[in-house]
Amino acid sequence: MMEHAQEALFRPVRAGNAFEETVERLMQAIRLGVVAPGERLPSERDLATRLGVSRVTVREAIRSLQENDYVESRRGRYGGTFVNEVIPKPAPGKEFGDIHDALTLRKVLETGAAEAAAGRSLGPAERRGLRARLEEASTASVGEYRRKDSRLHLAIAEATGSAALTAAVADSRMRVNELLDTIPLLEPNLAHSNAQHERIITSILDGDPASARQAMAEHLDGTASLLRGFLV
Amino acid sequence: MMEHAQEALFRPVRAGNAFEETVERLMQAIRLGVVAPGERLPSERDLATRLGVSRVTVREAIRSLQENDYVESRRGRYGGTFVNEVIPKPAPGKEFGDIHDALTLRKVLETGAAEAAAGRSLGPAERRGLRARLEEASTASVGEYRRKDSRLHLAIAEATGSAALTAAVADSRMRVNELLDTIPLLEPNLAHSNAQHERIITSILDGDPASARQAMAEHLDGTASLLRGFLV
DNA sequence: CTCCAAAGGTATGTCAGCGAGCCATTGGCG
DNA sequence: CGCCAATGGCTCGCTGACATACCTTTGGAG
Repeated sequence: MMEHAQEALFRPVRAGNAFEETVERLMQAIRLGVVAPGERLPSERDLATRLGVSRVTVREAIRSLQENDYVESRRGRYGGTFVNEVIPKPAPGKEFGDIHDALTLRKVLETGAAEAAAGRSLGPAERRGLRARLEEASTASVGEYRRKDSRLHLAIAEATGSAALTAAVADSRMRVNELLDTIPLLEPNLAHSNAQHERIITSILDGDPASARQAMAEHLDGTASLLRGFLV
Repeated sequence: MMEHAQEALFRPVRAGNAFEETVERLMQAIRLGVVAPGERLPSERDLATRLGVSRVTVREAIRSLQENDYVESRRGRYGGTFVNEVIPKPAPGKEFGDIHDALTLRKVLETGAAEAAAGRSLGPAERRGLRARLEEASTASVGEYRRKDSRLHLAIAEATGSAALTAAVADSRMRVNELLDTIPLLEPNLAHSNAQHERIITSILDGDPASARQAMAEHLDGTASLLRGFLV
């Protein structure tokens, strides 16, 4: 009993070395669609400052992304590092240590975010942003769906106004996406998913927290049972 | 809009250097009551392994705790590093950058945890553990209340069976406790708090998720408005 | 057409943190 | 009574990461 709490508190202070964590972050930005294909990453110097890491480390991380064709770099003014169109799947050799863990945290965070977002008075810019992400997700092709979907869910987290919550959702989503990437994405699921998104966003924009939570819960339960089914 | 998501993703990869983060973790274990006064911390070698940090770094962290009278070390077999009774308050020079942020995340995590815990079928050991923590909190003196309170809330998180959620709750609590430490702890609040704890635990043990969430939400709203009141 | 700002590319000296090993102390076990 | 296992205490060389500085490329502004 006591021991479990100690496990949580005495977990490793570092998830990996600076290089690995930097790669992880850049991957997140790309996989979650925060920087879309064709768009430019912040400059190396900028990234180094923001990530609290030396430029050398940022460059090593970017190099590793280049070698896997995630990005391309161009020199000169108005150059930079650009996200490629085709995103190769990483090797699937994943260990599904604790699906329950990942799904539990996701449900808590995202239903909570939906409720909190609905309970806030959103500005016009935020409302427009949410509708835009919804539209993007609903018109996305199968290939770009996961990315657009993540952008929408991230936008909901952002709408809570809590940076820490947004960061937590991003991490959680990354973890669950790694699992989702190993199972097929089917058209019917996609249509169903879009309908649910519609309900969630409507509830949030209407300022109905209970309904937003409920809609998000149903949405997440869908993919959760899909996952559990495929990964028995 | 897009920029806010980038802020979350391109946040610093390291919260501080290894030494600082190690101190932070050990402080958490003590302040949250995971290792109670008089009890022994894991051995330096053990901590180094678990925290993923060199023994040298662990020792530096422990030394810094010794200098502030948080712990004492004894050599020899059956020696170790022991938590002191009196816990000096740290200097209060805190910057309340974003109370909203901390409180939003806490509410999401802890109401979610209460609901998830109530939705699970708990083993006898877990049920006993929850009752024990409840009892400890309800009989705690003012001096030890915050610690016992945190232990109870952590136990609820543990009861979800999600390590990631437990870790997230621990971090969030630490953040909020830093704020709470700057305002007085009054007897009436304490009694009220105990009554709410009772409701929360009862709901969880009865397997009533909606009620557990509701009770936890009310409980948290209490301290939240208290905080907002004091820190206007 | 020239200049230059802003981006990626490169090199170097410094230091925190690590690994590994050894020492010193202590109290129970044989 | 002596041994010895487990703990804290200490040292030293190695490596990853950093800060800083400079070089190269590029395309728009003047």
